[in-house]
Amino acid sequence: MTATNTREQIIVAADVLFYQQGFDHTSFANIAEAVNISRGNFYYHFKSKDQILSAVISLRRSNTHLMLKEWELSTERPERRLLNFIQILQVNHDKILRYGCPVGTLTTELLKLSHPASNEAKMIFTLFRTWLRRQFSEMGHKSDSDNLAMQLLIQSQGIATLANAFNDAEFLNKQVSQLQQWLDDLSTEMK
Amino acid sequence: MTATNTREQIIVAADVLFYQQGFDHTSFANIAEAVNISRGNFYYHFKSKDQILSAVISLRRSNTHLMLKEWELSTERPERRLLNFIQILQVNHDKILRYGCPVGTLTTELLKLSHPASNEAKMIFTLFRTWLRRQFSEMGHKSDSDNLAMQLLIQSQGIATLANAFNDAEFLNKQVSQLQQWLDDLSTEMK
DNA sequence: CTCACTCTAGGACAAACGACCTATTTTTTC
DNA sequence: GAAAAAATAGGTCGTTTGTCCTAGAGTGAG
Repeated sequence: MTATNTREQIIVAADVLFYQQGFDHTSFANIAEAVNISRGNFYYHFKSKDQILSAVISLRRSNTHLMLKEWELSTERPERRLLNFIQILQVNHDKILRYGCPVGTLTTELLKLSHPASNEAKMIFTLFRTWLRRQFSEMGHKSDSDNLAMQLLIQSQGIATLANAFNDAEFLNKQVSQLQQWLDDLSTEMK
Repeated sequence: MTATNTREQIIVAADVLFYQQGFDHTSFANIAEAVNISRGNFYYHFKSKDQILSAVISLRRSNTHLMLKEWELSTERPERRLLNFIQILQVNHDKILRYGCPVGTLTTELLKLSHPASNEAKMIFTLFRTWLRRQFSEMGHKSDSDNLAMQLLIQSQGIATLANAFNDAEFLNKQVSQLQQWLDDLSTEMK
């Protein structure tokens, strides 16, 4: 097991734990236990907890970037691409019910902690926002593209928060359907 | 300064700090400093941190209950009552930009902490849900009343989360207007 | 084999945490 | 005004936190 591997293992484990338990409530001991290394070994790879957070956010940003890129290449039709976004809620169904949206919950927590990294976390939202906006633009929307992008973000955030709070699987499924319908109506309007 | 007063001061201070910094990140020292009493004095009024949390949630629940009751008495027209709900986002404009929605952020945090009180916190959502549902029912909606109530909750949660993340006052105002418009359209449809 | 470098283990540290305890002051009650 | 009760202050305990340090195991090059 090489060093790079251990470092990546730490980041991945921290990523999961930050999502499940929150950043502040996750200790070095928690992550060390998950990766099965000694606590002291940490400070060879990361000098501080904030550095791990930075690495986790970087990982999420690049993963998001990659995902959006793949969606971009998957089809020529922007309506189909947007469908991928909505279906995140379905693909990550169980996780969202238990832990909410990873982007929203982390950003909210870091803002409450007045943590400097909140800006980095926010960038994941921006990543989605600009991508969504571009899809709507390609669909023929002009000045209201950004508004539509934000509408989609609002919906997904609200749905994730409430599905999490009420722990209601049926609600989540129903709302995803309604979102898809909304997108469908929007597509036919533009034709 | 009587005992009851101090106890209430503690709850109110904890209420604010839990909202601004989060429950887990707020320590006894923080609250004691805010109320200007000794740390030890705490354990005369509250035996544990969870008890303070319980008291804070109880306070929020009764405050919410009172607010909804007042709205109920303020006017005979349910559309006007619903407007009050939307305008929470405007009345608490600055707070929402800085700290998000107090109901959503606390519930989300407690769920991540696997804290038993998450169910109590969730009840505030339920309070709003049933109240909203009743208003829509009085407007003439039937089986879709609950769905409309949830739509409104979804919107307000999503808007609060994103306004907080992007710290965008203009966005918040714009979304409130759009929500009001949505409600307006809904009202005229029913006539 | 040896030296240098990478990686790991585990202990030590001060600070902060929730929790508890006791002594003292303040307030109430009769 | 004395006795009882309520309220407050401040210290202490064990634990956990993030951080740091040092010793040593593993590994590869010359």
